Amino acid sequence: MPELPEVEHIRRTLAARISGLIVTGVRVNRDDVVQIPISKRRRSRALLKGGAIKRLSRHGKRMAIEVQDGRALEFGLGMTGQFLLEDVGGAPGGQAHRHVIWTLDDSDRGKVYRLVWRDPRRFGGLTPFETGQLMRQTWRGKYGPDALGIDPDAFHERLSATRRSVKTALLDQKILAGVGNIYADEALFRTGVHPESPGCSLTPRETKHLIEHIKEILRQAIEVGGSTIRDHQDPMDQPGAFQASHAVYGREAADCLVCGSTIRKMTLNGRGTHWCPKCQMLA
DNA sequence: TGACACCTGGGT
DNA sequence: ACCCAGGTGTCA
Repeated sequence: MPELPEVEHIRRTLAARISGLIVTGVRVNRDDVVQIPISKRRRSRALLKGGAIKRLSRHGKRMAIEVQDGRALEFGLGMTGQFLLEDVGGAPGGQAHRHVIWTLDDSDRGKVYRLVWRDPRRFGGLTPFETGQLMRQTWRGKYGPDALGIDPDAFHERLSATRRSVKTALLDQKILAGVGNIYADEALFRTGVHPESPGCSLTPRETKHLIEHIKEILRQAIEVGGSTIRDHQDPMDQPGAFQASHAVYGREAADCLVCGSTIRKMTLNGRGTHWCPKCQMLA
């Protein structure tokens, strides 16, 4: 499901509603979604029970919930991971694959919520950390700079160090964190760069344009709740709207909105890749 | 560095 | 009965 815009929208949506609430209960329906081995006795504590929700953070496509005493829970959403926020007493969602359910108390308003972690395909999962600091350290070690924060010079340096195709490089989270299959195709279209161009073939000027377009498109997508192709729904059950603005992703055989050529699709490194043969001739 | 595996579900 | 999917860890 989710690339940076979807994760960031989910983060914001949740943060606005659960910051300050107290985690009064945790129910685990499938323990293999917890990605490190942990005894049943310690599990509730590792899953934030008793904590007051202090902060929701994100790096690339990963997000985390941190509580007041420092404990943190880090999530990779995989392809189908999602959060749902429900009123206790409201209709409990009837769907399957509700792997973890937290009970959140809003004592000020006398309300109680359920926060649900769903993930039908289970490509995602959650990892407990003793402290948010340790988690951030891990993030820095495992992933490159966040796509919204990287500066153009650093981006050029990282991209020019690889002979792999520029699209493959964009999907490599060690080079840049947050871009996935949709936004890689869309950003390359806006920049006019062919997805198979070697990363090292782009000039500094081209990489500058590319990173500017990446940031622009990510921001635009965040504004409208991301792209919903099939699974993405935010914690309030709302789909995103950015799919309506896709120029190439999912538009194979349709006319290019800029030049009228037929949009093409191929497989690159196992990923569906969409591009305009006339607009994307750079490098 | 690419091929394959991990899963479930929807579309043809 | 296929093939495909917003991701990513492991293997030759």
